[in-house]
Amino acid sequence: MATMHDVARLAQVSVSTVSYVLTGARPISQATRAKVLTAMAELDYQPNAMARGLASRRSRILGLLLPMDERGLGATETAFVTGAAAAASAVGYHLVLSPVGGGGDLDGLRRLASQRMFDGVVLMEVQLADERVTALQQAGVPLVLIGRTGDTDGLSYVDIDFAQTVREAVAHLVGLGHRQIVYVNHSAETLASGYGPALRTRDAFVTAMTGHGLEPVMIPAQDSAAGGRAALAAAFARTPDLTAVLAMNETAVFGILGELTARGLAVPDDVSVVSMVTSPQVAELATPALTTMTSPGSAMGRIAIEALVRHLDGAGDERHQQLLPCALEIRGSTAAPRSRHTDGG
Amino acid sequence: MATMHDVARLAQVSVSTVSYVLTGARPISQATRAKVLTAMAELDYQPNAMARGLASRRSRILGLLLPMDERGLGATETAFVTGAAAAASAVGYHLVLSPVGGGGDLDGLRRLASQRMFDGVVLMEVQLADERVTALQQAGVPLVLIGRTGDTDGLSYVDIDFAQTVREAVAHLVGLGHRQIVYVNHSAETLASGYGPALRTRDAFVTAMTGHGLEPVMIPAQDSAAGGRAALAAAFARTPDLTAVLAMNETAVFGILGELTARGLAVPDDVSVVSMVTSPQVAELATPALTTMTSPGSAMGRIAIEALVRHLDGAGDERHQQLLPCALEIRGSTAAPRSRHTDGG
DNA sequence: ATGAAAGCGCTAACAG
DNA sequence: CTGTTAGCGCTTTCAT
Repeated sequence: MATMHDVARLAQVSVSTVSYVLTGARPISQATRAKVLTAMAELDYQPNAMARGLASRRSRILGLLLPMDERGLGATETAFVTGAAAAASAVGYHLVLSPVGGGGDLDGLRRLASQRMFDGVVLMEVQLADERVTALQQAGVPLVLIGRTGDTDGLSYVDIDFAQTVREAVAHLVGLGHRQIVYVNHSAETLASGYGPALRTRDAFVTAMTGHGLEPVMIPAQDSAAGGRAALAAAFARTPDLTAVLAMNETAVFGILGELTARGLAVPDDVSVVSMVTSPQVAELATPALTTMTSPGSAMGRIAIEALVRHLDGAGDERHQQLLPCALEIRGSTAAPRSRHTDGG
Repeated sequence: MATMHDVARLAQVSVSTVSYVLTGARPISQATRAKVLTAMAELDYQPNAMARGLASRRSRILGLLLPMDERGLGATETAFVTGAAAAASAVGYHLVLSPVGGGGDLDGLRRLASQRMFDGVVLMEVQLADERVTALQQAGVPLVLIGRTGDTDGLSYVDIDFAQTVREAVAHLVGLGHRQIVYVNHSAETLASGYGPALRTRDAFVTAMTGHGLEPVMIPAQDSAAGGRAALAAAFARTPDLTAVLAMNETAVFGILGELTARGLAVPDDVSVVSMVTSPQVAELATPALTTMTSPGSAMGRIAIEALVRHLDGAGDERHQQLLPCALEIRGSTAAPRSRHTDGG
């Protein structure tokens, strides 16, 4: 493995000159640059990442901190991760996937942050009140959130615009003529834990429905097909004449569809279904394909990384706060309601 | 940020002593060890990862090289990734997610390998003839594959035992009384590109069916719901009296189910469906839930990382070659066939 | 059982 | 525009 010294010797220049043609941190004449480049090619030289990191105090490694529990990642989160990895790679950074225990080891996080392995960090699955954020801030690590805390003062983040997403979804259903719309959220425990998407969409749903003069009926659901089934049963118990379901639960929505079929109700003729923050791939798995508010996918991860890198390379003090909308994509699961009363259903 | 010097000074010992209590590479008396530990705690000392990496020539970073194309990762691959990340973290390594262009930039790979950023590398989505493998080997990077090449001589890998998986799936269907079983594989292009899982399951299917004295009918399908629909149509054109589908395509299988429903055929009463190498989460999305050959999930990634680390820490020359079975999990999509002829169907 | 010191390979002042 | 040199913070001989 050739070192910078070898290159310098072969090119008959000093090591610093070699370093400077590499970093471009000061002007080099065409002639010397050419000599150096030739020598590099000759020796098949690659700079040593660790040495560079130590000397420059920049590892060019970014951390992607994500809680990895039993369930693994959904399609939406996976898209964030792959988007981030691709973006990091594109700007010459490496991306370390760092599984951090959901709530537990803040100490581990602090330790991580102090090792100076990461130039900066993207934190996923942020809670409304998230100790990890303050821990990271105190450690002085440049930070961008995917999602956001309750108080975003001084923080950089990218998140989904849940308010607008819910508003559009409700508008779509109301526009079709639906009046009895039930909102199926994540579980009660998830809500209690302060999970932002669940709480923000809940509030947005109340606002949207009230704005249309309709009653906001909401049902929690476990993140499973069975949870979706149970939630739909509960929904019918509460609102027997419901004609539309708005699901904020990518997994439960399949149980909802199954239960609907089991009850002899057709989608979308008897009941319309909109799945929020859902990837097209998942939407296509259902029959009929789901009308969704499509999640921003890899763009989310990409934007987070780009903001972080801008923060690292740039002057420094700008904050990046951005909400991304989910786009309404109408597929086969929504239609105008038909009154089941007249059919005797 | 405290350095090792600070700790040494506070503990009134030399830097090397501090280093040795950290690495445990030579015996230290209880007394000095205690002094050092106290000083470390006092200063909240964390070793600098880059400095350590440079001096020891071990970065404690592993690379996970995976092609990231448009579609992103499926549930099965995502499980590999999360399993690998968790395992690496558990043994004190970091895991860098490195998107490498499917076939393209071998040079980029070589460059990566020469930067000495990775102590070792796990390569995913290996093709039967994969230039990346030889490139990495030439670069002298310790390597473990997830999947395997055609010639596995001298290579370490973890892969799915496709032969046994197919054998069991076919045995399950035949045991239920099925005789007309159609195998839906990946697309013809994927097969042509030398994608191991597709090729190995194809061969295994022929062997298994022939062994039962049955004719192996095989249909390719694009990786999409639409692809599954088209494949099923083709299957019925070729084998009108088919009673079971064996799907090696996690995405297409949902299109198969949709098309079956569209044709008025019930699952599993009219047609049984087995989905191969599929995660339970995905299986539960279907109605009825799919009988699957369940993919090893995170175990795959974990085993690959553990083998790699053993190779790095240990003496060195052992090769790790392991095939993991997929377990038959019977859910609602398989049952004994009923003759549709008698129903006029 | 401990210390001193020579690097690891590079960056970035400082000096022309 | 180029060279010299002092570190970056740690590991690891070589001494004792």
